[in-house]
Amino acid sequence: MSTISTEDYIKAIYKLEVRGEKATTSALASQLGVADASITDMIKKLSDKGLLHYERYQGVELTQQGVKMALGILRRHRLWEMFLVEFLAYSWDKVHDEAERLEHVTSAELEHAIDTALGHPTGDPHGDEIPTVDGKLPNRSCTALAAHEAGDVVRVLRVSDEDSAILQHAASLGVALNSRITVKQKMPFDGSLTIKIGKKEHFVSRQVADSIFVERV
Amino acid sequence: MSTISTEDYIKAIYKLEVRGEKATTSALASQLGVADASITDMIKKLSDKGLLHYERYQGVELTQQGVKMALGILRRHRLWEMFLVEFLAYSWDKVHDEAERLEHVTSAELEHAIDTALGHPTGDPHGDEIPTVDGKLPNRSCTALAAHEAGDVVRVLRVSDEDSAILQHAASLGVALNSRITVKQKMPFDGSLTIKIGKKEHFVSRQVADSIFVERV
DNA sequence: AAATGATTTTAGGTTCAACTAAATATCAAT
DNA sequence: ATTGATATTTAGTTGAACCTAAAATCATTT
Ligand SMILES: [Mn+2]
Ligand SMILES: [Mn+2]
Ligand SMILES: [Mn+2]
Ligand SMILES: [Mn+2]
Repeated sequence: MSTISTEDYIKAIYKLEVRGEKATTSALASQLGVADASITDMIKKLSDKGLLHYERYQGVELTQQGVKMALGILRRHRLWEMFLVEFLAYSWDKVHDEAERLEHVTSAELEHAIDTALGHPTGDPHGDEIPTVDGKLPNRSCTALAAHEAGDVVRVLRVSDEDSAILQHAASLGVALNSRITVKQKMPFDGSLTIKIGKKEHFVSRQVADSIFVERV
Repeated sequence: MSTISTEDYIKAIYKLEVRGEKATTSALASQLGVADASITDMIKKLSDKGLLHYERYQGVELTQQGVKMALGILRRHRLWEMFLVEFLAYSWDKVHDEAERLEHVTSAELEHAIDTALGHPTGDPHGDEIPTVDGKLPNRSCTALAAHEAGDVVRVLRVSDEDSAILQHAASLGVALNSRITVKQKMPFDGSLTIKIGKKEHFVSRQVADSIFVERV
């Protein structure tokens, strides 16, 4: 059986790989909040278990087995997030931390029961796709709001769920999945934006604009 | 913070105390499925944390602090069991094992959300009372079905949730909370019974009769 | 090609929660 | 009061998962 730590390591590596970044010791250490040496320790063990490929000083890469595990964890995480919103009236800025723990204690039966109760949802409250039971994950292409220019009209597809405060702030601006946003102004020096949602205009920092992912409409 | 192990130890001790049994090293070892020596190790630590009173060779007793912790865990356990039945269509023989894990990863907010969604239930699917947030646990008096005699008419108040197979079997006989049971026959040698539920008569072993708790009606 | 700075690994601990085997205490029965 | 059975504790290990400090490797610049 896999431990909570193991699952968190695998998930962290998967996330780096998805973002196109190399899963280096230091990247993992800062992601997981542990010392570099601890990462080296653990990736050796994970390598022995066949979950990743490891060559000293070269970072790691998940094996198929590792990717499969990552998708399972991600599936449970996102199902829980959706469930908390739909059945327990959670707001989207509160679900991530709960799901972070629940994902590790979820049997196949419970996973299935939640999936069924939700009517087999394809996405989570932040617009992330939910992997299927057999490990398929269709990934839509979307761009960060920060990459858009004045005049662009876009639709919100996803908001990063890592930072609760940003989610809360985004919601207060009227940013929700499928919201329509018009970029009014872009500051060239710091990348901050003025955007229009509904009838209101708002100022949006670069950091927030980096957390909102959209498609042109 | 308390670990999963700590919580399971505290709960096991509490259960023994409630049953009126002394929480000895060997009783705990067999309850928790670990070696006797491991119990001695752990109760020393729990004693240092002020959760129980320990005197060498004399068994242990929870402090108020220990009881408070036990009631919190029991509350989360039973809320989860109820929630799985009500919201996820679980049968009463499947909920215990899931709750056994979920109870340890439940924040105060999640506990509250579940309680609210269920409308502040007072009992779990097996008829066990749910401790209140402030640690009150009203305990009804009930007797094991096994202690009754031919001719007694009783009402089911509680069924032990420890053994999934017994719960499943009981359900198949029509035993549910508040079921009315008439004791038809009692075998003096092995304590097994013949009982009538609705229009049907069933044979019930001593072991099963020990797991069903009732009151005279 | 050598030096320097950053990254990664190794070496050697710590804590937690288990284990086995051996020693000791308790308790009931002579 | 001694003995023997049973229960409990001690002593010494193990494996996870972390840590710090020191050594090794890599990457980049001179
Ligand atoms: Mn997690
Ligand atoms: Mn999410
Ligand atoms: Mn448990
Ligand atoms: Mn129960």
